[in-house]
Amino acid sequence: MSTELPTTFNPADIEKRWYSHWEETGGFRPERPKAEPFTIVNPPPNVTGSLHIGHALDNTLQDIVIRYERLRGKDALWVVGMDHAGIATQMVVERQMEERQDKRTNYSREEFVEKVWEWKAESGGQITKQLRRLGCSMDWSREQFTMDEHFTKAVLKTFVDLYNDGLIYRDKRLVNWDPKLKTAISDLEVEQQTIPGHFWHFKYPLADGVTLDDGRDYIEVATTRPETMLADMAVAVHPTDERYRSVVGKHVVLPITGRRIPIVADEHADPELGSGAVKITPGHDFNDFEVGKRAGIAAGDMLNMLDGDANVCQTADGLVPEKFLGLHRFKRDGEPGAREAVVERLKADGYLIPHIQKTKKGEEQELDAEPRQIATPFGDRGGVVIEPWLTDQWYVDAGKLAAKPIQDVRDGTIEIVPKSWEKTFFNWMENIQPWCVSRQLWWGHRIPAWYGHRAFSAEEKLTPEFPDFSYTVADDFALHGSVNLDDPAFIAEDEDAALEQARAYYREKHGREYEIVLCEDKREATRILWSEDFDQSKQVLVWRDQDVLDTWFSSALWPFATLGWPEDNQPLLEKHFPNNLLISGFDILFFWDARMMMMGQYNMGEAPWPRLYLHGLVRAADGAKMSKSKGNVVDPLGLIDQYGADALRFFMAAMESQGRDIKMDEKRVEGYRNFATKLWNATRFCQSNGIGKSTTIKAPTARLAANQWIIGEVQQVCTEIESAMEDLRFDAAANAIYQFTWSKFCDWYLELIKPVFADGADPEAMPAVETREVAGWALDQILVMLHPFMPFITEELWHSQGTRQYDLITAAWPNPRAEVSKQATDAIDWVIDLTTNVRSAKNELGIPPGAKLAAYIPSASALASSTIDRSSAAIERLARLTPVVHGEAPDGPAMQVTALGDVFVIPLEGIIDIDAEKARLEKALAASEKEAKSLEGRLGNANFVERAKPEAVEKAREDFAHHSAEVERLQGALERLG
RNA sequence: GGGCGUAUAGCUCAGUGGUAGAGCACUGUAUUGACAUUGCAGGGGUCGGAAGUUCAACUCUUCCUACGCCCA
Repeated sequence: MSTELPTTFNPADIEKRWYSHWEETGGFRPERPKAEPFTIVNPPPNVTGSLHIGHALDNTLQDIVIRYERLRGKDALWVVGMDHAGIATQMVVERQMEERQDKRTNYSREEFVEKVWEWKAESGGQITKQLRRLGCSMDWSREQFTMDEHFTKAVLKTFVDLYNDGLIYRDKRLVNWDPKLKTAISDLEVEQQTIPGHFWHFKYPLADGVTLDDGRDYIEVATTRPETMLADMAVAVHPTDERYRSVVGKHVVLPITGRRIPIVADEHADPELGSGAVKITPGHDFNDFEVGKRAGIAAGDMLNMLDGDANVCQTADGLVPEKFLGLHRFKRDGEPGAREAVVERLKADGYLIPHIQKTKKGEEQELDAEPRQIATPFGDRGGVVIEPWLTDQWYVDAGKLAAKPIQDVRDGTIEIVPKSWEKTFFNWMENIQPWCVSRQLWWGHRIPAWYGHRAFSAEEKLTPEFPDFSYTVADDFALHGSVNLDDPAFIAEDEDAALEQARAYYREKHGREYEIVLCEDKREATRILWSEDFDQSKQVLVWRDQDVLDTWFSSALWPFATLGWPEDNQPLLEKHFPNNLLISGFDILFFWDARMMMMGQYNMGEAPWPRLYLHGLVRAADGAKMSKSKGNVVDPLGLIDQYGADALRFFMAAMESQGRDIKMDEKRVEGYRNFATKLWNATRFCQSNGIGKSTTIKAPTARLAANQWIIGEVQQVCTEIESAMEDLRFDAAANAIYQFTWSKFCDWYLELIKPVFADGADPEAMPAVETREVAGWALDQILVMLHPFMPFITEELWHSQGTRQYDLITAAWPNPRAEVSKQATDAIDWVIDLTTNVRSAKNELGIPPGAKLAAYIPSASALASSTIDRSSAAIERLARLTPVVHGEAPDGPAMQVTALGDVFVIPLEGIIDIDAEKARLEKALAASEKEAKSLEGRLGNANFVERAKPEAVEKAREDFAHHSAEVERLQGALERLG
C-alpha cells in the first residue's frame, strides 16, 4: 500500500495547521477584482464574549455560505469584527475593580475609559480565536471594532444628521431605568417575567364630605406596588362605571402624604379588575403616565419619588414624611423597604382592606393582600426589577425610520427567510416606540451634544428686569449626567463646531461675543456659576452630555461603516454595499437586524441586504434553553476537541432546517465524525490504488459503465446542493453530499471498481487508466462540494492527493459538463438491484453471505445481456455469483432473485431450506398482492381515471402491471417448491 | 388577551396532494487488505385528535388538544 495517510483520522492534527496556512496566505480573501462580489457581515460578537453554541451555529452557517460562494468564483468578503458592548464591558471592568476593592468613580471618565481599553487589549476578544478554531473564513485583515476611530466618526455623523433631520430629539418620558446599573435601557432590553407577588386593597378617603352612591366615604383602590402611592396624582375610574360616576371630578385625600388628588374618568381603569378604581402614579408607571397626560398633567409636573438607586426621595410637593425618605423601593437583602413601610402604616391607620381567603379546611383567613402572579419587568443585563423613571433622554424617532424597512419587506426588496418571521417583523415595526438611545455609562460613543444655559433675547424678555439667562442647575438627576430639556443643545461631530454653534447662539441672543468656559459636566458648570471668578456679562458655560449611545445604535451601521462609510471614494463600500445576505438568530431581529434596515435606508438610501436568514436557538438535549444558571451549557470548543470542528460544523448544517430550533444531539455529532473518517479511509483506498488528483474540472471521458454512472451521480448531487444552497436549505445540502459520499461513492462506486485493480488486472490497460482518472476526479468533486461544510479534512485530503497549484479553499466549484449514456447508468442500477436482492435472499435463507452461487437467467432482457457481458467482474464480485449462465437452470431446489425486471434462478442443492424460501416468497407475494389490489381498486375508480392527472394514472397502471407480474412470478415459484 | 411555531419510527429530525424517509438506537450477521469511528441484511410508523375540501389528504382548510416562543 502506498498511502501517506495514517489509518485513523485525527482532526486536531490538521485543524490548526490548515487554519494558519489559510490565514497567512490570504486564503480568506483572494484577490478577485473583476469577480462578482458576495458579501456577508458577521454579527459582531461582544468584545467580552466567548464562543457559545449559538455562535457556533450562526458562524458555521455563514462560513458555509461564504466558502461556497468563494468556490463558485465570487469576490467573497466576510466582514468580521467586535462590538464594544457598552453595558456588558463596563460591567466586566467594574467587577474586576470590585475584586480589588476599587470602583469606577475613583477615577475620572478618561482614566476609566483608558482602563477599559487596557482590559480589551489584554483579555478582550477571546472569541476571535475561538471562531478560528471553528474554521470560519472571515477577513481578519480588516477586523473591525465599533469603537474604532472611523467607526466612531460614522456614529457621530449619523447622530448629527438624524438630529438635523429632526429624527433624534430630547424628550421627557418614562424610561426603563435599571437601578442596579444606573442607566436607562431600551424596551427590548427589558424582559417580562411572571413572579409571585401580592395585590393590596386600600381605602382612599373622599375629600369634602363626598360619598359614593352606596354611602361609602372612601374609594377602594388596588395595587401591586403600594409604595408608589407616595407619588399618586389621581384615581381613575372607567367613564361608564356607574358606581363612580357621581364622584368623577371630586377628590380624595391620600393617606400618609395628605395629598389632595382628583378622581378622573379614563378608559384605562378596568371595571372588572379589583374595585374598578385604580390609583394613578404618572411618574412611575407607563400606563399611568398616559392617563396622567390625558388628565392634563404635563410630564414636567409629574411627581417623582425615587432616586437613581430606586430609594425614596422627596417629591416636588414635599409631602413625603421624613421616615420614608431613603428607604429602598421594596424589601432588599432582608431589609424592609418603602413597600413594607407603606403597607404597615396604612394597615395601622385602618386604610388596608384585608383579603379574605378560605383555607383547605374551609375556614376563613384574613391576609394583608391577595397572593398573585405579577408580570414584572427585569433588566436583561443587571437582572433587577426595572423602574419606570421620568427623565430627559435622547430618543430616535423609530416610527419614521421604520417606514422604509417595512416597505422593503412588504415589496420583496428584502426577503426574510423563513417567511413566517415577516408577520412578527411587521407587528413590531408597525407598533414601534421611540427608541431611547441615551445610556448613563462611560464606555461607548459619547453623545455629541453640548449644552449651555438658556439665553433670552431682548424680545423674549417679559420685562427689562427679566434675567438674561435661565440658570438651570444640576439637580439630583443631572448628577447622573443626563440631559435637561431647558438647556439649549449644540449638536456637532466635534467640539469646535459645537462651541461655534454655542458662540453663535449667544451672539444672536445678546448681540455680543461671550467667552466660552467649557466644563466637564453640568455639576462643574453649576459650581463655576456660583464662584467669584465667573463673570456672567462676559462668560457663558458650556458642558458636554455625559451619556453614551446605546450600543445597538452603532452596530446598526455595521453593514456600511465597516466598509468605509462615510468617507468619500471608498471602492470597498461601492462594491460590497449592499451586502448579499445577513444571517442572524431570530433573537436579534429587532435589536439589530431591523435597526440595520433603518440605518441602511437612512444613511445609504437602500436596504443593507436583499435577504435575511433567521435561524433558531441551539437547545440542550432535553429541549431546554441552555443557560449558565441551569448548568446545561454545551461548550462548542469541547465538542471540537472531542469530534473535530468539521463534525460539529456538519452537525449544525445538517440540523438547520428552517423555522425550528436545534436540539443538541451529541450522538449525531459523533456520527458526522464517523463520516469524516469514512471519507478519510476512502481516500486511503484510492491512494493505495494509484488514484490521485484530477487534472480537469470537466469530467473525464468515460466508457466504462461504473465510471459513467458516478459522473452522472456527481452531476446530480452537485445540482442538488446548488439548489439547496440557493434556498438556504443547509440541511438538504449537507444531507445530499453525505448520502452521495457514503451511499453512492463509498458503498457502490468503490466496490464496483475494485475488480479493475484486482490482482491480475493490467494496471496500464484502459479500464484501470480510465477508472483511476474518473475516480480521482469524482473524489476531488466530493472534496470541493464538501469543503464548505468540512473545510479542514477536505483541504488535508485535497493536498494528500497530489501536488496542487492552489488550495482547496480557493479551488473551483464542480462543472462536469458531461453526458453519460442512460444505458450505462441503467446497467449500474441493474447491478445494484441484483446485488441487493441476492444479499437479501441469502440473508433470509440463512445462506452464508460469502457463499458463491451459480445463477441462471432463462430469458435475459437486452439490458441484462449487455450488462452481464460487460460488467461480469463487478456482478460476480458484488453479488457473489459464479459467471451467469444464459438459459434454464437444472431441475432441483432453487431460489428466484430479480434484478429490475429480470429473473434469476439460483440452484441451491443441499443448502436450501425449503420452508425458509417459501416464507420469503410468501412475504414478497403478500406485499405485491396488497399493492396490486390497492392499485386495482384505484384504477377501477372511474373518477380517478377521468379526473386525476394523466401522469398519475399512467404511473398507477405501470405499478399495477409490475405488481401483477410479481404476483404471478412468486406464485409460480411457490408452486415449484411444492 | 394577541401573534407565531411545533406535534411523522424508541430518540433527534427531513418530507411530498398520488404506495412514508434519514441519522442514531435496536435485531441478525460478517473480520487475512480503505474503513469495526466498518460492511451486509432486517424489524419498527393507522404521520397529535376531529371534521371538511378532493377521484385521492401525512400533505390543503377549520376546529380541538399538548408543548414552546414572542408581544401586551
